[in-house]
Amino acid sequence: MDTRERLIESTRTLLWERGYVGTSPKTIQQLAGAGQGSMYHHFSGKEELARAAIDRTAEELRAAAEAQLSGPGTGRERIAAYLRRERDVLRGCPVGRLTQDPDVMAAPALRAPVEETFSWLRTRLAEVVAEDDGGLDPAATAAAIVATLQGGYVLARAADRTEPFEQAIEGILALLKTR
Amino acid sequence: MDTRERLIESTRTLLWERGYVGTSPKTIQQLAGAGQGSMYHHFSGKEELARAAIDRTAEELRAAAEAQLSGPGTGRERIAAYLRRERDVLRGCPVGRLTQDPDVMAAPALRAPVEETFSWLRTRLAEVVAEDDGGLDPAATAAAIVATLQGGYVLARAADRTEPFEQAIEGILALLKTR
DNA sequence: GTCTATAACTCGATAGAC
DNA sequence: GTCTATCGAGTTATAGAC
Repeated sequence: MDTRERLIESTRTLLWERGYVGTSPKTIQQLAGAGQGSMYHHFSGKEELARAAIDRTAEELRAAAEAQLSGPGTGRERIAAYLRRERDVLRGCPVGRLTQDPDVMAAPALRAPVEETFSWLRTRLAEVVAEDDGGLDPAATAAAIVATLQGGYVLARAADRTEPFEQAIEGILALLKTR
Repeated sequence: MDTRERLIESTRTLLWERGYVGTSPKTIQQLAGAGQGSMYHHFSGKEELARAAIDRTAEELRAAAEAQLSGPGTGRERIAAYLRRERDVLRGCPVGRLTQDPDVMAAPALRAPVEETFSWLRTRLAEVVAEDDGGLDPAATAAAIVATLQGGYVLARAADRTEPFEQAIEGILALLKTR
């Protein structure tokens, strides 16, 4: 892995753990094993590097979701597979956590990939919900599903246990059942 | 409002907007119209001040929830009243956002009120869910309800619109209906 | 491409005058 | 109780040597 790559990967890790406000160029350089000059050679600054990191994380999230949602089974089964997929629950969602970061939301370049990720996810889930007609509003149901996932991370982090996350997922799946 | 009070209120505002990591004593002092010495006279430092602010915010959240949950109507009606209550959606949840703050979660004194708030909320909602027997697991359903709320804020902030929040709320309420 | 040096500033806190 | 001065460390970036 070359220096540029190590800088992006280190930034991804730190953005996930500490957010944009809590991550300094110095920490990124230390984790990447790169010097100050090296970072500023490859990127114009913290923001451009964060953009590269967020873009990659958003792309991965989308690919992971699509893998479950385009798999085999009925719409409901694929949603269950998506929700029950193995996740790093206590670390939270690497994209969702950025919505709480004021400096990310204030910078159009950083905000855009976050906005697009959730917009895509809600739309994609609504399509899957619409496949099985249960008399549900696809957009509202899709929003509730994504929200349960994002909120589940909040509950798990608050409790420092994965149990509330799992309860939330099983709770919404029970509600979706037989509909 | 005396200086001590203004410091706490300013801290509450800033913790909500920018989180703990993103809030400096200097900013707090400026918003409160207080000097450096004043802050350090009333509080030992940033952490103690944050604890006072978080305690108050947590107490308010709990009182606001209890007002809806102990109101009139069936369990389901009170849950709907709670979820549909007017909220500052784009600002997000002042307690939930703290779960994303690494320095809050690392400090036991700051973490405790956050943990207790969500623990209480899940328990209280489970009691209300259990009132109307619909064959649902109260703990799982309660977790799903709180998660939808918390995740709804994430979706609204990502979109910079309140609509996805409202869709998530109506989505879960539709799923809860007739159960 | 990567390094070190330095700049100008902010961070969280302490000291001591008033 | 509140003020200003100061501290040592960290922040984000630029400059220029190698």
